[in-house]
Amino acid sequence: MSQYRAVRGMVDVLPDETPLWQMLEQTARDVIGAHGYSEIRTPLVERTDLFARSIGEVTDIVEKEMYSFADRNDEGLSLRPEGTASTVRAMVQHNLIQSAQRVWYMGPMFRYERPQKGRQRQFHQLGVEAFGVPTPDQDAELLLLCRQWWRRLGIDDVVTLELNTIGSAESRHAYKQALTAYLRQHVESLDEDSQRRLATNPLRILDSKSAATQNVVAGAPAMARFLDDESKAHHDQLCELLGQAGLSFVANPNLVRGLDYYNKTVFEWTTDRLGAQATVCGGGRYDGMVGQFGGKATPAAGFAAGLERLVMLLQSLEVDALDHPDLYVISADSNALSQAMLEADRIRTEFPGLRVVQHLGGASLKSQFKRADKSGASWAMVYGPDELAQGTVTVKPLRTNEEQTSLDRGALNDFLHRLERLASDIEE
RNA sequence: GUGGCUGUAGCUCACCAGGUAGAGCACCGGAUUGUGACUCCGGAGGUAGUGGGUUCAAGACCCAUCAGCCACCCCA
Repeated sequence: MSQYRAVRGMVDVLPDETPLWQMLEQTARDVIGAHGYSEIRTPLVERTDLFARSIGEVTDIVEKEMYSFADRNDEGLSLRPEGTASTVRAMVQHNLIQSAQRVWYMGPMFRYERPQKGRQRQFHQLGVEAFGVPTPDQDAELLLLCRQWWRRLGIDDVVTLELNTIGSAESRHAYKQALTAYLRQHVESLDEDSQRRLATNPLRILDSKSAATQNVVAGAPAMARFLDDESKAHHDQLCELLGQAGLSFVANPNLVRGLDYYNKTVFEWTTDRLGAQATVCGGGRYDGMVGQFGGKATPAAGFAAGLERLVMLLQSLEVDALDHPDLYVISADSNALSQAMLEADRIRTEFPGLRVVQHLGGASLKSQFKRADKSGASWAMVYGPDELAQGTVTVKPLRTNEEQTSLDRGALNDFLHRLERLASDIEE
């Protein structure tokens, strides 16, 4: 055991997992790009008040989960706990919200929480944000985009969409008062956390997991009754669009989300395969944030997906992404080695679609073949005195029982062409 | 932040009424001279998370600490 370990809640992604990550990221890039969104990259550090004001002063994230510190100039800074605030800040700062804009980002986020499976202190989110479109077609596009991604990943059968609307800021305010009034009559039946939140963030009591609290919540006034007409119409239209697209969802009237900036549409994609960390992706509309950050009032909507959780979901389905070599190059002696290296180099130039691994460091042919097998390569390519003398190369299939063959230059190129085409088919 | 469980070779785990550790897999080498996978033989690898304590003696008991896991909480 080495003297140093990764700090608590921060995790190394090791080489046997990165192919899966790359596959996840690549499908995301493809799907998001296909919808016309462009990538934006913002700093990992922002002023603390940027997060406090947008996410909400009394949210758990801001109150107790941020990595905050003063820099040498005594400025209050924080590692970003999520990506939307930074994205909006950047869009406003650079005056990019002239017309409709579609952006996405991907990267590490930081939250000081007690680590658990599916919950780390440094974790990774991929977020998609759309600015300038107030109508529900925007919300629908985001959800359809998600569904495309899930399909590409093969997880569309194991995630469910939960959907709700929390109305306008005003209607939510009215509802909050009614809810608080009701809950106050039942304080003694609420769990401890919920009692505390009665004063700070009563809406969050709605999705408490405490059975006692849920009994109380069951009799609470419904948010729907307080919704303003516009929010109601927005929600109805969204539901209709989703229906037309054949995207089914579960209406969850208690879905409220833990960040304060949302209004109207909120949603979560959840799965039952990840234990308590069931949410794989979450988002909604945040029409007020651009204005709040000093931009011209501009509607917006977006979501963020947790990459660790998606990776775990893929692993639970035994999806594996492989990056095995196509060719493993073996040489019998040092003469053959120099020839082999030149050939490998030529092949990589002329057949860029092939993964060619050169055996280095010498060893008996026997152990070179063992290595070739372990590498997962589909073919071994052998250079030795015989091959050098005849101007040929021996190729031996490692995944089938066919015989090895000796190829001259022309036959080798034909062989490599076929192999390259096969390799690109598999990647498709 | 709260409660609980766990921590022994790279991995998965075992042993032991407390007497200084073992298996499978993985790894390395060999089974005649240029060839992997299966089989056989051999080898290397652990100050038992870390630090204290109890004891003649501790990986086994106690305490602390660190880390992981589960639930709460939180959310991605």
